[in-house]
Amino acid sequence: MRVLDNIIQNVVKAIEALYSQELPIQQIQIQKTKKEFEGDLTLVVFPLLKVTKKSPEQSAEEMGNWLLGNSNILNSYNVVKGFLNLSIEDKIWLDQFNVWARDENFGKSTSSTGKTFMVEYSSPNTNKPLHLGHLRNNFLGYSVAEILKANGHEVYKTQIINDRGIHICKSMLAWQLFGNNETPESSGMKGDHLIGKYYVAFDKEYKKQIAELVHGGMESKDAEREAEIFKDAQAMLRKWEARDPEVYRLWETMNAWVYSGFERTYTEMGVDFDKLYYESNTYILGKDVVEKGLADNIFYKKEDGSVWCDLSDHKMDDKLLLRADGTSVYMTQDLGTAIERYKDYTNLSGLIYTVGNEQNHHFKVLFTILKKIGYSWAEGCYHLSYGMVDLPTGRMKSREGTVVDADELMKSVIQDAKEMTQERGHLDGLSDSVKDELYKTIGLGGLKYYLLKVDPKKGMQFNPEDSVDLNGNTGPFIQYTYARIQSILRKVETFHKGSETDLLLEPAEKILLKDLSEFPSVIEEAGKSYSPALLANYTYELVKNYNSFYQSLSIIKEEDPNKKAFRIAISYKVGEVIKLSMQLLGVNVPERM
RNA sequence: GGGCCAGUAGCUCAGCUGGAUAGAGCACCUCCCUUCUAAGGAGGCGGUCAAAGGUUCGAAUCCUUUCUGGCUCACCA
Repeated sequence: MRVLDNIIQNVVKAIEALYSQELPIQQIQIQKTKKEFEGDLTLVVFPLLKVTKKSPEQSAEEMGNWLLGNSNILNSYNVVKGFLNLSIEDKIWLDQFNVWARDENFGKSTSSTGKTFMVEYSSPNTNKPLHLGHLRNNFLGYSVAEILKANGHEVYKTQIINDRGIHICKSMLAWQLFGNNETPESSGMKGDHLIGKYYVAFDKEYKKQIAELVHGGMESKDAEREAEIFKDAQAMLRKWEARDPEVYRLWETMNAWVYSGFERTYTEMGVDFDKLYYESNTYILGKDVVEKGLADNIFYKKEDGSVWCDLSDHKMDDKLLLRADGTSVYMTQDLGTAIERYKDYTNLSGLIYTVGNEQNHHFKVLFTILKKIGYSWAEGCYHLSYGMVDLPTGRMKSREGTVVDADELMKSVIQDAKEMTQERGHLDGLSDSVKDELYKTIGLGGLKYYLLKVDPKKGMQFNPEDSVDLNGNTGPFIQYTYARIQSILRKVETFHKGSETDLLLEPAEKILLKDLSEFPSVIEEAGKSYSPALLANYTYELVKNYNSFYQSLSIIKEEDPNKKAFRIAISYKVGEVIKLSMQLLGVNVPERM
């Protein structure tokens, strides 16, 4: 962005020289020149009229004239209404390009910020397999972590595994009742899917028992509490909390099945974690904090003995922190867990929770209470809230069996990629294992890109049948362009990464240089706003422009050796930027496809 | 009922702190492979930016109201 800085400084000087006024740089508005107009950067002069006291056209004309005479990077200018369009010398662009070309880490932050972030994502329950919503969560969390690293931060990826509670006992109990000692080995099922099967089995039996009770004349609410199997599950939870050896052993065994299943899913997804927290270890945390808060009069106790936090000064309802019987709730645990994490990592600048937007309120309350207690680091806590993934038929509902399973979805996109690639790919001479890797790259790349290109905050629609889309704003489109570039580079064998600087640039070349110039600030912005979508959309724009360049100009067939060298060099650099950018999204790029 | 978020082309989405004639992709219709990978490119069709007011040189963007949808306000996690 050195070109931009140069212009801004010169605009300040111009105003000083022409109107004897000093203007803060925030008041200077410079944007990319729209395609319909000639120029590279545009100064919007409307905000300057107060200073110039002249018409927009006249002001722009005066500014342009001064800048052209006093800046050594300008080539020409033109004025359209209140817009001053500035053209930068080709040589300046090429000088810039040579700087980027030499920089292996172009786009990333050059130095460490010294800051450390913890990013939490995934955090599944251990009673059923991962689904489409988890995919968005995992891809998002992983990508944000990578983007923060690219911004020079140190990052720890973590998750809290919800491995205890009544819902876990439900699948355990159903397995005891109906399982006949079925195991992942004996059934050939992935552990998490096996457990999920018994969770469903519990629900089925539970409903049956409720129906029977209601049929016998009971109110349905009472029936839900009185059903035998439900009471058994509660009893099992009490045993678990008392560390009953038999229940505990069963719990360990079944969780181990789930973890080995999750492990395979995570590997397939391409995500990983640096540190795991288990709810079975953390659910007791937080009580002492609440007790201390009570002693410090930050919280209060009701007559029944329950402990609450008054949030009326934040216009929220009071929040329960300890039940009358002294047991804790979700909020209590989360308070404890957050504090634990800051104990484990004393230098955290931020703790980012990748959790769906249905928990917006929960996190608002959590952060507020942490601040109330007096933890100043709570300022660095951030809820990376993302919208639900809906099907064309509406929300996924497990009761209606419309949940899209993560493993199955990944399998099916890879299969789709295989069929498409066999139809039109360039796979001569590749071994089967390389081909299989390629199908995975394309299928999963398409899926990840699809889920990440949408602004995280927004809800999105997902049509499993559309996911195989390969044209337009998709992962495979970007991958294809990368593969194309690699094909060119293979043909030329050796090349220089830089370029001569006395070339006359074609419009298509200049557009690419402008795109490249924005890459560092896109990474920065994506980091600040925790938005992989910004990177995805940037890369799409870059790739579109590259394809246009590719189509309209010869590269290795260009006769002028300097032009040829530049076009190869810029192709290489565009390829590098695509690769890095996709890496930050967790998407791989293939050498050929 | 209170709070938060959203509503942009037939569909899926961009549009950053207000700036030029609101952009892509899909779908539909034309063209372009004896030329570096056609999973590509060039073009066409398609809009009252939910509605109404307001703020100003200028509003999809900011403010107010209304309508519609989602989430939430659990002694579930």
